[in-house]
Amino acid sequence: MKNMTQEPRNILSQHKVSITNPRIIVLDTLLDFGNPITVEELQSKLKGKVAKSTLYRVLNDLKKINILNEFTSPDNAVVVELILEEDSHHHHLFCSDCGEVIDVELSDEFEMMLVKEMEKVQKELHFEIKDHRVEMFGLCTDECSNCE
Amino acid sequence: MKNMTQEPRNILSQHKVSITNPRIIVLDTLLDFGNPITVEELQSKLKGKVAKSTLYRVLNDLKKINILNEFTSPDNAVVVELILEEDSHHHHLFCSDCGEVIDVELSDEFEMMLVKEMEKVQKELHFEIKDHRVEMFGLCTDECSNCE
DNA sequence: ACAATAAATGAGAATAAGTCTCATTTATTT
DNA sequence: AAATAAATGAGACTTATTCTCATTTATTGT
Ligand SMILES: [Mn+2]
Ligand SMILES: [Mn+2]
Ligand SMILES: [Zn+2]
Ligand SMILES: [Zn+2]
Repeated sequence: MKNMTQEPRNILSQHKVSITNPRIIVLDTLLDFGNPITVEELQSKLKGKVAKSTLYRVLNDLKKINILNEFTSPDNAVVVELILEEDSHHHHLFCSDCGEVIDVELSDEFEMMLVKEMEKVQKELHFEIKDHRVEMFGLCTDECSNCE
Repeated sequence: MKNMTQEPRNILSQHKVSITNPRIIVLDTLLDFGNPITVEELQSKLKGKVAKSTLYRVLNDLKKINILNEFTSPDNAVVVELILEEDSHHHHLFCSDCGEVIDVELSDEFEMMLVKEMEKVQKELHFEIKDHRVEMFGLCTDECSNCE
């Protein structure tokens, strides 16, 4: 049985934001793509359907309700991805050649060790750490549909 | 005895790029600041000394010879830092409040474990990983000179 | 040290990602 | 269905970065 929460209308109503066409279209596009995507690429997919200003507004709306993650690729492209309830904590791998961004889940042992490292840092630097991110850079080889 | 390689002129000649005033001034400013710095802040420090276009060109030059690291802070500010020979591999901590970026060295055990994780990922995803980055986000407390 | 040659610079124009404005449309509430 | 509040589209605006090109500065060979 398919998860109801994956429908744009449900996502929006769950977060108490009004259900509008541009929001549905943007969510649909992100869900359909299924991977982290460049704002540029997203814009081209939405060409003629959602105004540029609206796209940026919708992305901000999604960030505000914490269902959109935004980060910057090594070549300074802004990348966004939906944060779905079923998603687990993960990190990213960037191909320096084709620009693809790939989700990576690291082992629990690793994550636990990272938490311990962060606790050490918190104490040493008197810093309250709220979040972390691990990014890996390299080149995709035979599995890459873009840059084989 | 102070390390000769830390002098702008030496850094430049070691990397076989011509020794010019703007390059010396930019390197001096980065060395003097000693921490990761926002391009914006760097620009204000160089106001009247180095033209905006030249600053960007020099930063690109330094990136090309691999002595400048560039990354993006959570509020999308571009941050740069010199990579000096004496620097060891390290990561960064970002204060969401004042924007400060702090160098963090994580334990060797952690780094070794991360390498192992990367090896696993390489095999699973047929990806050749060249580099990695760990970023931590949070709030500085009593030690922060900017946002106490 | 000096001319010739190549490389780098400054000033400002051009580009483009992201924001803002405001008249109109759409959603929500009553 | 009317009233109210919120969101949208189109394009103007802002601003970080890149580009152009005439001038200056560095390097090389003599
Ligand atoms: Mn992801
Ligand atoms: Mn650093
Ligand atoms: Zn690739
Ligand atoms: Zn701070």
